[in-house]
Parts: sequence; C-alpha cells; structure tokens
Amino acid sequence: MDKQKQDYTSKQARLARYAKALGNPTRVAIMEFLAKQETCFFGEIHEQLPIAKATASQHLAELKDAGLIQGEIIPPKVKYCINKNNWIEAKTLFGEFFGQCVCQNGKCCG
Amino acid sequence: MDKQKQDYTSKQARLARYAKALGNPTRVAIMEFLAKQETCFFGEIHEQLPIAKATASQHLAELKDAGLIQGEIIPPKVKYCINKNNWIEAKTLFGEFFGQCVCQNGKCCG
DNA sequence: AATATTGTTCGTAATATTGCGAACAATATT
DNA sequence: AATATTGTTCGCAATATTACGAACAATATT
Repeated sequence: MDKQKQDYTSKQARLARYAKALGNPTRVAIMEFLAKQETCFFGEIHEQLPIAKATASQHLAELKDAGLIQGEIIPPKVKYCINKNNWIEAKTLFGEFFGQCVCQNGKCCG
Repeated sequence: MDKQKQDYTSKQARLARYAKALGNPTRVAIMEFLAKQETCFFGEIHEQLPIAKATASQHLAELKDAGLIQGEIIPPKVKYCINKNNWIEAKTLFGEFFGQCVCQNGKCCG
C-alpha cells in the first residue's frame, strides 16, 4: 500500500522556526534580557554576554530573522526590542504545543 | 570536557536544549504525533514522515538525547513515547519564558 | 537453517552553525 | 579634516546538522 507521507503544517513549521531561534543559550539570554526592558541598545546587550561583539551581532541578526526581535537604528546606536506580535504568536504556538499531550491526563505510555 | 563559560543560568541552558530539539519541523511533527497517543512504534511514526527511516531514527535519537521522549525495545519493534517528567519541565520552562515580557503589559518598545 | 521483519548504525556528502579578529560604514565630536 | 564611538559585515576555521542508502543486529517465522 502507498505510504501516506504528510507534509508539515504551517504551525509546525513556524513553531520549529521559533524553537530553532531559541535553541541556543546565548539567544535565550538575549531574549530574557530584552523581555525585561522596554528597549535597549546593542552595547547593553553585549555587556551581558561572554562573547565577542561580532558574535553577539550575529545572534541578534538570527533572532531578528526569526521575527522574535526588531532593531531600530538611532545613530550611532542600534536599539533592539521584542517583536510583540511574533512574541505573542510564539507564546500561543508553544502553549498549544505543550497543551496537547495525553500524558498530562495520566495516560502516558507504559 | 569542553568547558563553556557559565554565564548562562541552568534554566536558560535547559530551555535552549529543549528548544533546539524542537527546532526542526520533522521533530515537531514527531512530538505532536506522539503527544496524541499513549504509545507508538517506530514504523507508525516513520509512516507519517516524508523522510528515510535512517533519518527518522536519527531524529528520534535526538529527541531522546534531549530527554523529550523515551524508547523501549519490544522485539522486534521499538516503542516510543513522551517522557512525561521532562515534557512537564519543558512546558514549565517555556511557560515562564513567555510569561516574562513587559510587552504584554503594552509597554513594548516603540 | 534459511528468510522476513524491524530499526539502528555506518559511511558519506552537502549545508548550517558558531565563533573570532579585522575591516568597514555611519555618525558624532574635537 | 581628523578622530572616536557604535555595530555590522567579511573572511576564515571548526564543528554540528540533516540526509540518504547500505550494512548490520536482533528476533520471529517458515
């Protein structure tokens, strides 16, 4: 018989995209730092991190690509902040994801 | 051992570890499939996926390494299921993470 | 014993990630 | 104009990820 090989849903793809962006402790630390403030500049973020500024800049670019943050140039500085809409989308996607396990009804395997 | 600078908290490291495991649509699909049932065998999982069985096996190994699932050999099959305790830990970590943004009080940047 | 079934592991290749220092661009200050 | 400040981009290296088919191991069935 033909195997029914499904594609991935849009939600699965978006969840994976956000998860991938959060799949590094430096980026988690950046997100938590940003989440605590209304805004902050690159320099303040870099100060918290044990990595070179080039690397910090790369991580910020990845978070931005994933849509979790946004940056604004305020010469000669760059202000970063959480992307509110996507933060809420990610929160919702992860909430739905973690809400769906039968194991939470005590019906886990075994 | 490769000694990393311990500038990140244990929670950040664990969140990143779980996020990394979920940072791929195939693995998200596997988790959602497993979450819906009490148990299931490798073959049933593989049937849902558009990838070779060797690749599916690798993804399952990664989810197992991350602690999100567990496997049990029931010859000649292998039964996989959600790791309940770690699922709950991950759910809690992501819940705390997404609960901490000031942007949710309308105090977002810009 | 021979064969079929079920998954894992091996070997390999292509691409992505992570990291650094150096060079660079843009603006501000002297 | 020259210099300082702020971050990004470039160039490079090391490692990790993703994928596949083939080979393999373990058990079940003939």
